[in-house]
Amino acid sequence: MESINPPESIIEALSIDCVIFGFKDGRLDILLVKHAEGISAGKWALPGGWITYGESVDEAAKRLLKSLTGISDIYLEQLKAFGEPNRFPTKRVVTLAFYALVNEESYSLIPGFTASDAQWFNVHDVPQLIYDHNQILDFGYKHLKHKVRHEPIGFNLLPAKFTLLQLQELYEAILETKLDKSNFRRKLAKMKLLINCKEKQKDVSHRAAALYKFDKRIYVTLRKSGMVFEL
Amino acid sequence: MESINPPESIIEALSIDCVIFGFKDGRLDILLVKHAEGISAGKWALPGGWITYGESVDEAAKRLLKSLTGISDIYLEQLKAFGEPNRFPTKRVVTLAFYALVNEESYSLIPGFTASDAQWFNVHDVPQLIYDHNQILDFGYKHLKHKVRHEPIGFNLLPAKFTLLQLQELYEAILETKLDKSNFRRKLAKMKLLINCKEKQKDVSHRAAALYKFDKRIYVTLRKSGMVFEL
DNA sequence: TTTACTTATAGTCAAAATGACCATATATTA
DNA sequence: TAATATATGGTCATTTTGACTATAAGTAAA
Repeated sequence: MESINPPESIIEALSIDCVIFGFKDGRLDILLVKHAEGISAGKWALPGGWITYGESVDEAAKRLLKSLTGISDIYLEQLKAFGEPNRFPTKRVVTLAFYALVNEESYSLIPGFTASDAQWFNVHDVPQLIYDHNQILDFGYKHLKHKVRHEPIGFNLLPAKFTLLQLQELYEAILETKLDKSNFRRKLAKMKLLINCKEKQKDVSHRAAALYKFDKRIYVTLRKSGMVFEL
Repeated sequence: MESINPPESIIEALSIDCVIFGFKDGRLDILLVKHAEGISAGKWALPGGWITYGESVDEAAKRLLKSLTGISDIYLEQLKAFGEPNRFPTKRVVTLAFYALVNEESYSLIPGFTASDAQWFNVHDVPQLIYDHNQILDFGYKHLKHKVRHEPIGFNLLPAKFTLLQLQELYEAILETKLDKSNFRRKLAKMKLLINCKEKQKDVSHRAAALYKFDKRIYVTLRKSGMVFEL
């Protein structure tokens, strides 16, 4: 979120905006905040803010995310800079877009002090946002769709322990497609990326599925020996 | 290249640096410029400069590339922002790294007025660069290695018409690996991405190979019908 | 003018991976 | 006990891959 009068200590004209994806009940969501002040008060926007003088770009993104939504310690990556001359109304502002993947259920949203609200929206049902934020969001979603097929980042959207069906539904939601259950399992099994937790799902009204976890260290090891993640 | 005293009209503290890859004689190269003025005079750097107030980030990258090296109309894409607080000596500067792919033989390098020299270097034999430019270069090379396998961008490094062996050597240079000639051809043939120009290579001291060209429109069409580039 | 050398291009074949299925198991709820 | 929902495992024809082999078409050297 970009307030109108940035404090003294920041690099003017350079902001950060975060496209934060969450996943719940088979739906891919996006986190938005409602501005509490300034000319865009009352409008929805991507969470964001200004980079201060003494912090790195990535540190700034982490700090802003934490202060605006209460979310910390998540998968966060730079997306790209958006810098059309007139994208911001009162002056020239270039924004660095980040994108983040979080397990929606692990966090209760805490709107920061310049935001009156923070809320998850279905990625296919997003309101009009301020400035070029809809464009940034679209770019982020396209990026996710592509990247999720070539790198094992999807796991960041799930709880630490998940079932194979949850994983499949995640991919189906992101890629907007249907996958064959049996073939999906076979492929994942062959990759040897998942650890069987030797635990069963609980409180479900059907046969309980085995829980798996993704260990990044395994992936790093497999990568070094030539493994390529493709789905 | 970042001169020390930026002109009035720019967004201070936001620069652009370009990682420009070229390909020639089976070698992957990188374009560097030698600074002519300022405290980094005489040192090699990535071509770059300042974003001015009225232009978009991508326009700025194009303009800088043209003015520093004479290169225009090429594959150019944003890489990421580098923004460690102390990466630049005299003040806080965040730089937007771009990366570009050009056919080395199509351009004669024209050093811009703040550069005393512009020169191609083998990507594995790069001198020490100013600031964090070596780090930016490494990031760019890793990015290229990954992206070239999942999107047909490699063609930008070749002339418009090329042989299958040239294409294979390009991939071998980027990925630092050997590929089986026959299997490589079979794979490319199956993708239907290449148009046979019905022409033969000239001035070679062996059997001349057929020339092919890559037509981006074909790729766009195939993509829409579900084709995925994987190599 | 024959032979060596270089690269082009085509083909073989077993192994592995894929896509479209089918079958059975294990749990809950009516 | 039956209906149901999901889990899990398996079949099989087809496609793709990886590792090779074979032949063709040129140039250059003997």
